[in-house]
Amino acid sequence: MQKFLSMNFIDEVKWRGMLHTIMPGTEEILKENNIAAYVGIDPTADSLHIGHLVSVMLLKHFQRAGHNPIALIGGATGMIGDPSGKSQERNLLDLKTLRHNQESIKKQLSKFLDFSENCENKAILVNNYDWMSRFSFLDFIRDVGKHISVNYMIAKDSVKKRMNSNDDKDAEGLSFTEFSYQLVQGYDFLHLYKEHNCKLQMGGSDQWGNITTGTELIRRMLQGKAYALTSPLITKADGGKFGKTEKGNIWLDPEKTSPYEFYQFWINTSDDDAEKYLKIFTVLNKEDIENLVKEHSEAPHIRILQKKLAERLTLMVHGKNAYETSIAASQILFGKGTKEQVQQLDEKTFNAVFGGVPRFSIKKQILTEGITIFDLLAEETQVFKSKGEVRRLIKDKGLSLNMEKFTNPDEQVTNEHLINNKYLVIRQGKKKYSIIITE
RNA sequence: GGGGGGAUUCCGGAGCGGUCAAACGGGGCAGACUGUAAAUCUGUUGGCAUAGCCUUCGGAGGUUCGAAUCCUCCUCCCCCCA
Repeated sequence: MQKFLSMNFIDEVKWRGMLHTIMPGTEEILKENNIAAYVGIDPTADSLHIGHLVSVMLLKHFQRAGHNPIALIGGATGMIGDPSGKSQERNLLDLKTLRHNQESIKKQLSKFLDFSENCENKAILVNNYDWMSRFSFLDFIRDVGKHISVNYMIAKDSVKKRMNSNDDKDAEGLSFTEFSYQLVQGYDFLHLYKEHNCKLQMGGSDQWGNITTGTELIRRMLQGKAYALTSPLITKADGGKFGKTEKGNIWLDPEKTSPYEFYQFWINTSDDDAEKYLKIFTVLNKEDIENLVKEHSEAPHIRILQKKLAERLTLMVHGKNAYETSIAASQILFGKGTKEQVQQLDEKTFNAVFGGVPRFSIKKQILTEGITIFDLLAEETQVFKSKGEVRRLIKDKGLSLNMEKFTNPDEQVTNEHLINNKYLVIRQGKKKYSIIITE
């Protein structure tokens, strides 16, 4: 891959706000040569979520700068569980799940990184299970454990926190397994240093302790010099957790998070965060982003930053079709969505637009006879928990049936209301939709 | 081992025999305003129903015409002194 970046990697991540801590000498060695660097990814699920994207983007910029990116699937470490930032011991993964997750994750990574053979500095994917599983316990504690003192290991913040559990009732102590985590991760670094001449490990700032265990191991065992670079943990301006909605994580897998929801997540970014995210999650250059920011400040209601952000991410992760469908869905759901517009949708588009919306089915017979809105939404279906809730919503003018406000509690719902003789579109407030399908 | 305090509706927290479905704050939901933002304002926030009824105040009993409120036992939390 040719160099895409006008500036070097460090300057690039600096202006993008992706640099938290960096080990002295890192900048120099990156300038001298193209080197290899890796980030670790826990294969705890068969999909990445957007919380992983910072690390992935680090690798992407790294590759664009002409260096060699390595993505490490933490098959072995995933079986242990990183104590950093966790107050509880983690569930362990079995081997079959692990391989499945690895495959799925690689597919997703290839949307960001160039793994192709003809790429000069192609990305590679490794799984630390492949070398750790062959390591016998005895060999490990003799050849690796020998070089690092417990004193060194317990000085790490992540370990310290868990050891002081007596003044924190939530903490549950630290098992030996978890305690060993940093050593295993440290050995990964050593392994990659030997096998792939990997001189740099990157990750979130919570990984600093684990990464430096690796550089320390390399120094002691191989008299080698390896480097570390971390990026700040992503925050939201309102203090909330990044990447989560009330429904949970935002996944890259369209089965887990529909492209529409994915698109909407980025569209809903606050002004305060949009510029920051644009820098971190897209490869737009400095000039482009500055122009966008300027445009945005002149006409903030257009929300050009959010639109660009959503566009770039959705295109990259889900492709053109999904992106366009997401826009179409957004226009119907938030724009001047009318009954007529919805009526015109063919079944396929309808399903795409309302793809992530909860569905309920009822017998058509019920509508033929007519039913009150209360029985329909709280009795025959569980769109709402209780009839009182429906009553309240109607009173507050917050309920729409087929894109039209439903204001008369006495009105019966019948076949007449069905769109395309098949379904009803229920909307609560502005954003929350449900679909009732007759059968 | 001794002494004391507490458990209330999603959370925090009032209520201390009837006027309690339970103050107030937070959160949630909706409306107005807007940019699918933020802030603000308004309404609403146990269930069923037009008045009214039913189920809720850690659990089980009891006193009373009437109990979240009083008594007994149980469970769980917290504090102080050893």
